[in-house]
Amino acid sequence: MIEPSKSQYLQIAELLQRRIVDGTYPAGSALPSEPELAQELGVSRVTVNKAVTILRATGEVRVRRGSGTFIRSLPKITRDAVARFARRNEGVGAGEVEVEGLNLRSRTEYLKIGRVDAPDLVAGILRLDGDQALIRSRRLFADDEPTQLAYSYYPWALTKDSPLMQTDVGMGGSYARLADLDVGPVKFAEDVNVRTPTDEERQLLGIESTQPVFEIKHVAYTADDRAISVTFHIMPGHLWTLRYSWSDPA
Amino acid sequence: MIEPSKSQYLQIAELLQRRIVDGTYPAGSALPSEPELAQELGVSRVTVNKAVTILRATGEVRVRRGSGTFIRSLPKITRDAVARFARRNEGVGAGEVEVEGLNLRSRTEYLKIGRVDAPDLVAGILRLDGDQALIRSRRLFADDEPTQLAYSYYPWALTKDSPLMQTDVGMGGSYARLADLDVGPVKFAEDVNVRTPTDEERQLLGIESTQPVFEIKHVAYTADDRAISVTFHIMPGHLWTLRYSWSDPA
DNA sequence: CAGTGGTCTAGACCACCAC
DNA sequence: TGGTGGTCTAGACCACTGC
Repeated sequence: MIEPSKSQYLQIAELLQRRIVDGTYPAGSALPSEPELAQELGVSRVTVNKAVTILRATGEVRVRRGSGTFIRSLPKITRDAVARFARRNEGVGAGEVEVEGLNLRSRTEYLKIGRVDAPDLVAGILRLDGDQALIRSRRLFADDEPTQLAYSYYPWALTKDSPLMQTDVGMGGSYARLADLDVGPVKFAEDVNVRTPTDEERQLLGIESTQPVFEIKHVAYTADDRAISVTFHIMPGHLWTLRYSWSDPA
Repeated sequence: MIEPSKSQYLQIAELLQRRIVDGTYPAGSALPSEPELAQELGVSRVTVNKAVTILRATGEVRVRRGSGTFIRSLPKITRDAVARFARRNEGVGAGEVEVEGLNLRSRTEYLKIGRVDAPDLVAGILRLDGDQALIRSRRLFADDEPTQLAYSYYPWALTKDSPLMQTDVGMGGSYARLADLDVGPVKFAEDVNVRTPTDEERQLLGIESTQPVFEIKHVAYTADDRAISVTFHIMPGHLWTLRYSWSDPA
């Protein structure tokens, strides 16, 4: 290596990144194997492996064990928080709005729809007072790549006999069904955090444990300021841009 | 180690996390040294080091080279995007709103205020057409810990003789000064991404290269939909929660 | 079965810090 | 000067893949 001031694995990571950008390693193709790279660069395999670890954390490459390390293509999906709910009246589920705008095939897989004890945080927001909740948990895909997990909670007593118990909630999405129940949400708040995924999230999303995810806590309120649903979105950070817009209240 | 199914360094990382949570290693104290831990756990130092790497990426510990590895306390700061601008009329700069709510001492350090060639992205948004921009770049602290970098761009021709050339822009902050110039912003849009920090950001924020940062692109628009300023906020992910709220346009 | 990445070790040298 | 973490190596064994 040339620069003695920087560690070798950092320089190698930058070298690999350059080669990905300039097309030496095109998207979808495999990196040379670690022993090959070690030979080419005159370092040990451990050092090469440490460099590759960096590219994995950023989502630039994906490892298929036993097979090789492959360059990912990284189309960013924009999630416009305000617009996606506004469009729900067109009959498109909010979850599909973003993906279909990119000419990707959208698909939703339902993990569980049913009664659960809500986590304390959710119970507090929804003022469940010991009551249970309806959970709708699902995994969303774009072209068969998992793009997010979503876990929605509603008061069980309110929703147990509603279409929210079905996978397909019908025109206008879940918020339209809440409106049918006279608790249509009109105000929303989202808290955005970034963290490392849990083992389960890592598996369901097909990402590395070092890749950060957005965790969005979305709360919907009725006109009289009552929280009527809570949804957590878990989204791989490298896939998404979150967009918010608002006007001055004055 | 007990579990043969999981790698040792992962188990060690979890062990250390448990010990931090249960108070064996209280906040502010040092972890046992890597050779000590290696001895205690019967593994090589490299393996311990790899485990510590995980805690560093999450911001749970901070390494002071030559001195030791220390447990961080992690108070989360909430940045309420809508409220922070609403409060600017009280005379508090938007940058200080969040931090002072937590009883932390807020401080702003100005890195540069002056004329620059704007990046293409900024030039496009502000429609500079080859003109230059005024940049106000600064670093914000809470109790002497860097909490964010902010880079604001304004059209140079418009602002070159305004108070925006000073460090202290006066009551109401920079947006009040734009209002004085008849281009008061009334609409805002933010794009949120998460990524790894650049070397410069890593240094200025005192974080690891593996710790993800929020990058917020904040654009302010006048009543006639003209973009009048662009600000980039770079914020260590482990320190912040971003909050947004809005009402249904209907 | 050969090739891939995952992991681990023992030993080494270095830069940096506190005393 | 001794202890800390940063980095690197050569060699090893493993699980998994694809032929």
